[in-house]
Amino acid sequence: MSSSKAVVPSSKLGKGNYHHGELRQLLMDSALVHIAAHGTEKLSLRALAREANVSPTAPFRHFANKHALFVALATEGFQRLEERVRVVGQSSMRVDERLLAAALTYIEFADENPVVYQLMFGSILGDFSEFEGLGAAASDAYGELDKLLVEVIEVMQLPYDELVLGGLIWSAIHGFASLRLNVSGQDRGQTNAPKLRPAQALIAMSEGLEANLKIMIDGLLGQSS
Amino acid sequence: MSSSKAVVPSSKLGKGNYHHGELRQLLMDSALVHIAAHGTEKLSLRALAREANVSPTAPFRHFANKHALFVALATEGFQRLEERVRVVGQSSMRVDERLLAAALTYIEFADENPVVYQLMFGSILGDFSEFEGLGAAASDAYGELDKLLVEVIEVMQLPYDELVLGGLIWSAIHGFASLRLNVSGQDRGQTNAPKLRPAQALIAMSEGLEANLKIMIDGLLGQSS
DNA sequence: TATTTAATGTAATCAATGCTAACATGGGTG
DNA sequence: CACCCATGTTAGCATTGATTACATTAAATA
Repeated sequence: MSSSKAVVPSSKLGKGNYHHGELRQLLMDSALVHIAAHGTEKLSLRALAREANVSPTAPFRHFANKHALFVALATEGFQRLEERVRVVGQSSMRVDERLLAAALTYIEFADENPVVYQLMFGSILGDFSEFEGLGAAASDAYGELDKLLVEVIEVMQLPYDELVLGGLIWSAIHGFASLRLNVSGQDRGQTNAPKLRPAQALIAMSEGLEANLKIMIDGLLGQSS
Repeated sequence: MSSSKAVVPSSKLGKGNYHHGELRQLLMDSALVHIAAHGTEKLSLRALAREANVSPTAPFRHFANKHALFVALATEGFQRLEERVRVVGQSSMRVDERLLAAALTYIEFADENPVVYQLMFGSILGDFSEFEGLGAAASDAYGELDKLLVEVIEVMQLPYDELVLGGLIWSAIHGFASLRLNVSGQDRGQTNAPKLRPAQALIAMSEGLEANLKIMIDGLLGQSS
């Protein structure tokens, strides 16, 4: 600990370095950029290695295979989402307000991390149970949302089965987040193609997002306030 | 037209045939099976060719590249979905009943064609505008749903912006379909992992699907009937 | 019927990729 | 100081996506 550079390794990132020191995180960040630009299909570990000035097989020291990189990205995503929802859920607002805030957080997370969100909820990863950390992280994230749903439904004494209603609200929130990503993903590089009305709607809803989410959730909760 | 085999070419599918005759469709069907089993990432055109007893490069006569195969599958999916929703939309029921029926059709389509649905709404395809038929097919399918939404909202004279409400209902339907696929996809090969409550809920909702959809849509429409 | 033509499949070939195995390095720990 | 382990390197293999030039058949046309 003499000269205290601590986390960063002794040498800078110029060429000729043997040890990189932060390769894992750097690969993950780089991967997100590549996926956003060209999709998961065209992502190559070798390209990432090249970009990091590292040997073609170095990434395999950090990820057993290409799939494992996706899994790592999604796992981290679930952890971050869980954390954010948990904070909201533990705040001191009324329970219905907390649910609304959680939904908003959920949508914001998707908006801010489109690639990760698609990995988390797309079909690329396959069966979560094959990857220890992933399943756990996903369960934790869902669990935080579920806690709120249960609490809301209990407090409001709604006539429907709480499992059913919870599933429906979860569906609506996820669907909203997911469709918005889809739709806004279609925008890139497009000049003036005739837009669909529902697509316009979803994009337009970026303003007054919270109010619109409230309409949705209140509707499902039977509160036509 | 002597012996009238019509569509099918003169020879059967045994080995030694030069012309296959139905290769395109056969590749698409085969691709769905492969994707369902091992995901899009591991799908190889060469493997499909092998399975069809055809040269490794034959598939390229039907699909410009691997991506184009996915696009073709999704395009066909949008067309089939559009057709089914259109039929429902043109039936002689009340408009709210038609919307409910359309939603049910939508969910059923996703359940019956999970791989195609993920292609249609996942992030694998990228920007639709790069593929002529795909964008058009998607627009048509969305359009059918949108027609119903507009009609319902108009008839019911709801207080909210019809664009907003349409977007929300569309979100809910898509989210429901999408999450169910996710959740049920996690089941395969899993023995007795502790299931999440929301996941249980979504699976459980396969029974009484229509009733549950009604709860969802009526809620969003402000009819707490 | 004979000939031409477009569609469809084949053969040969290439660069890039995922991945493995054997080896190198060097910082931290006993 | 000697050792070890995480991390990186080098070499190499099989598979894949894709391109190009050629072959064959079905069907259109004359």
